[in-house]
Amino acid sequence: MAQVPQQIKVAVDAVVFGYENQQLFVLLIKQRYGQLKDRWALPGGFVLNKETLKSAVNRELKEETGVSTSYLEQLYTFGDDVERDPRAHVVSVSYFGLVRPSSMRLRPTGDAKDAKWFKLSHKPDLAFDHNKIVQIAHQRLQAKLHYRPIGFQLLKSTFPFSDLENLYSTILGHDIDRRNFRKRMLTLGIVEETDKKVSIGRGRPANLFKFNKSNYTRLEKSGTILNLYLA
Amino acid sequence: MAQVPQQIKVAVDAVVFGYENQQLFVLLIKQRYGQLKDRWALPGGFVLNKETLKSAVNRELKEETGVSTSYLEQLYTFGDDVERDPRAHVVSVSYFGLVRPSSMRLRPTGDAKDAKWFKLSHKPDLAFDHNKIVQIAHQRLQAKLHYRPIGFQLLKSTFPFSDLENLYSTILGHDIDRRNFRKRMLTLGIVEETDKKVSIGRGRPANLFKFNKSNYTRLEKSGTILNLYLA
DNA sequence: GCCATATTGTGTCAATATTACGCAATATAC
DNA sequence: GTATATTGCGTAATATTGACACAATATGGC
Repeated sequence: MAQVPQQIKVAVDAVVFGYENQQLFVLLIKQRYGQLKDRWALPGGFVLNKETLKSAVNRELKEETGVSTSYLEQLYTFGDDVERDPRAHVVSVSYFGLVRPSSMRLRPTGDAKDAKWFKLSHKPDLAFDHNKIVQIAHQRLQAKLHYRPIGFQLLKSTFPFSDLENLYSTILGHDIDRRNFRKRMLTLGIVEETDKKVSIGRGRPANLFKFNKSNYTRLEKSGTILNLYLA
Repeated sequence: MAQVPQQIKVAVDAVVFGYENQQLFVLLIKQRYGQLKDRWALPGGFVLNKETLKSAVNRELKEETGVSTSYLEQLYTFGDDVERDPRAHVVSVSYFGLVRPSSMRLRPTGDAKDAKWFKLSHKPDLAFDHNKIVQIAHQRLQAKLHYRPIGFQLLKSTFPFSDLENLYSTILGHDIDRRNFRKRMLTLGIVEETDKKVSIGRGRPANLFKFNKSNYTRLEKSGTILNLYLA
């Protein structure tokens, strides 16, 4: 048993991605206090006593940015070089989330002087070890897109197929074959057609599609592993 | 910033798997102290100040069981229902490790009254939320076997091909085609033949093979994702 | 010593999955 | 009404996966 009282503090951080207009965004806050005042960083903070980790993330996100995510999962726990408070060792549990930026109004309060969506490709240099965390989250997002239907969290509930295609090619960073992609999604049955159409500018109007959740759940239960790798 | 001093304690736990003789084992300790005295549990304990998480796991494993793993990665961080110490909220960072049981002598000391390898299929009911953690670790092991060469950590540096086959079919819980499996491993180039042979009991003597690490590293860098799913 | 037995080592073919690719349909912009 | 942009589909070539059987080589038992 520990003889010396433990001085370690537990914090949470969230890497929240948004997507819009063929651009991937990450949600950042500007620090109001501390040595790293005015530096951009991930939303997050210390966990309260008797609070679960996940509710701590949700609370901090709400407080610092006004956002609540539509998807949130644990990413990794960093317990090494984090030195938030010079007097104490900090263990920080990071989370990875998704939300549609346009569905949320940003309201920075508390520790956050500002909150903003940055294009991932143009994000500022971050405080602490947050650059590394963002990078890991980005890799996780890319990997997971291939075998979990998390991309739908970044679109409206119905969408033209081209939106889904663009989301995938933007996040994965390479073109995908439109026809094969559509075939895969429809054959697997995770995307289904609605009877609505939209016409945006020129071109043939697009049918609107939606994520078929019940079908996906069935697949998942049957042990099927999605394979959405496409050339 | 937190007004009330944080009372949360940080612990680590390790799920260490071993393999021998077509059996998968998990390393457990019997608690010496506490309310749950004499219950079997995962090795682990509180993190010391200024200690990294990984070194805390290694230290606890060494102290409680005498084992040092040949593979260790972070698994998941539990921050909810763990109530190790009734006065404090505990966040426990779990790790997942591999080692050959026969390469280690078990030496329980400190918090552990005993340390033992249990067949995973016959493990006792564990203290805390450790049953759940073992289950998650097992799933991770099964999943990761398909796309990372971690199985080799459970075999000697050279081995007959049948050992590798048995390891896979044991851990995955289903038969695999001997010929297709061998073809895949050799074609990918992650396993190579040595010039040694062994003869064990009857039957044609087996060539000894070894993991081709440099080849695997090259594959990994080139972005190739192993696919070892086999019917 | 010889034969029964057990285990290793290898190749082919069919079924399935992936990839590449082009053209017709339908709307808007001018 | 014509040019243009975008959606919606189908097919052939190729690559991968999966099923399957028999020869080779040792030991164990008599």
